[in-house]
Amino acid sequence: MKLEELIKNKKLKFTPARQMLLEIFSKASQPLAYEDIKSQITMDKATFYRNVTTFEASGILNGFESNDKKRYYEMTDKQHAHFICSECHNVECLDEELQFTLKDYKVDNIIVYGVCKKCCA
Amino acid sequence: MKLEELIKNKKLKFTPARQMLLEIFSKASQPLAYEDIKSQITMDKATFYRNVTTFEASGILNGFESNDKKRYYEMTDKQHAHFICSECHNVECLDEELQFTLKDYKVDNIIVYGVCKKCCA
DNA sequence: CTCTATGCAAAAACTTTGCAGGGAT
DNA sequence: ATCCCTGCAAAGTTTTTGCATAGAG
Repeated sequence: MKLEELIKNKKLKFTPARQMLLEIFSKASQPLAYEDIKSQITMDKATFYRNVTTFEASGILNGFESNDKKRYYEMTDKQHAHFICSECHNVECLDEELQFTLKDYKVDNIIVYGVCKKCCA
Repeated sequence: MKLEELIKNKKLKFTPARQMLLEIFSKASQPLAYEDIKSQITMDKATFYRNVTTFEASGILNGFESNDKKRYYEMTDKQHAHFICSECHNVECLDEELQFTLKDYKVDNIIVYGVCKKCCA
């Protein structure tokens, strides 16, 4: 199984909580915060936060702070440019529109803040 | 005086607290959070937050959440692309490196998260 | 007089930490 | 036996809100 290898390759234990988390993140089409998934998991918030922090340190997840005060995470191998609307807080992918490299820097995430098409109208 | 006009043009009262805030922000070369300036102002944090929120709504300041959990603000007429290091939390300007427009959207801020040159080394 | 700005204190929203129990190696 | 993971509860951090007072127009 792919997720199991992903975890074990980082020398982390493959536990039910971690499997559940990565299954959710690998299926997600958008970055997710604890609040987004708490209803579909049986897991303490401390376990959630400790595990996503561990995954982030291992390079499996990327995390960032949105302008709604929550921390969002996504799989590292997914897209990494997003538009976050200051009004509706929706997240949109910008990968096609924004390509960008920066030498000597490690780029994890690109976030564009503003007002989305819908809220502009 | 320029700041006074800036405030009054938005139909806001020109108060000592607001003058002090905009003087600091207009001199700043980087986005600032409450913690960055609390030692140099005589102003309650509630006043700080209420005023930056007012300024943001009036289009004078732009705010965004960094990955250190704090909210940073800068003058709207300053640069709007920054690199934030996940390790040292320093903010660098990227304006020359990153130019980007998006039609139908209002772009307030562009943040690139990652590890800066210094921390990469 | 009315309306907005301010300070203080309390609340709120999210995340992190301490600690004890449990399972795997 | 040890080490890491987990849940629960408590603490921590930053921002927001309620309320009374003060000041400008």
